[in-house]
Amino acid sequence: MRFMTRDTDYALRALIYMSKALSRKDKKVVTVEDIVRSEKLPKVFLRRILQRLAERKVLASYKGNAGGFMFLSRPENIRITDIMNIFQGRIDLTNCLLKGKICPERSACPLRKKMKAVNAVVVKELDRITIRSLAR
Amino acid sequence: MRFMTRDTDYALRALIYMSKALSRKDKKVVTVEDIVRSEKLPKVFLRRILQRLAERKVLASYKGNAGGFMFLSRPENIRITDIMNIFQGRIDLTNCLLKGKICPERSACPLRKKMKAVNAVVVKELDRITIRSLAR
DNA sequence: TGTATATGATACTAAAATAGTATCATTTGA
DNA sequence: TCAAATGATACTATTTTAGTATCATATACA
Repeated sequence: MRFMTRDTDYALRALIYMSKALSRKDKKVVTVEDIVRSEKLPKVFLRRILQRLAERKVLASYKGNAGGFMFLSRPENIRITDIMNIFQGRIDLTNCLLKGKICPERSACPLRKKMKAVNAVVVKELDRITIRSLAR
Repeated sequence: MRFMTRDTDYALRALIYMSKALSRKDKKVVTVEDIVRSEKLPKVFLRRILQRLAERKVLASYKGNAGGFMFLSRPENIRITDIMNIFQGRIDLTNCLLKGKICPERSACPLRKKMKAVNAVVVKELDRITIRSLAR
């Protein structure tokens, strides 16, 4: 079972890179090329990932010469759940559990109830992990 | 993200069916055909799943006429983690998290450390859910 | 104002994981 | 003996994930 997809993984790496660059006061605006050079990720794929982060207002993007991407939120305010939500949808350990016939009464299903509790713990823990905390 | 694969799902359904049949003192030995009729699962696929459960000593199997499958462990002693382990490997939310370059020092990685704690909670909770508890 | 250098958008292909089928071999009770 | 069951294994299909190709658009700056 793959808890994080590669989208999420690459997004985190890119954001961590950007966070470090920001701390060093190196640069605020970073290009896909910068990240690819440092992190050795597939360029076009990563580009789409950053575009998506821009759509979702995690990053701002600037086109044209001297363009690139910049944080819109501060790294300490970006949680890994935010990133997982963007690329994998909401974290839901209860889906696919005996869905359909066996569990016709979803709200009454004891497995579902237990899994919801587990899910809440997972989300709560993950919410405490920010890009900033990963970047140092 | 799919927390349980269909293997696991079908295995649980089959075991729940068997547990109910056992409670009713209906029958101890159940055929794949019995389960398929009741649960509407794909027969050959399910058969392989039950074979696997037999390999792993969750079930006993009997060939030939009047053959079928029977619990080896009692339903109250079969946890859903046992089933997930068989079909999906060990539950490990920490895998695929920034593996490789960014996390060269696995043991020092703060994300990994946190995820291990989360993982432990998940496993602990899931361990409390047995086939028996799902069958009633 | 032309052009190199960025991202935006979208369609496509490749690879891997998951789901499922087909089929023949073996065992066994009646 | 034979019908009814599992054992074993090879194959196919589907879905998800990963990644490429390509053209459009914007912009700094020589």
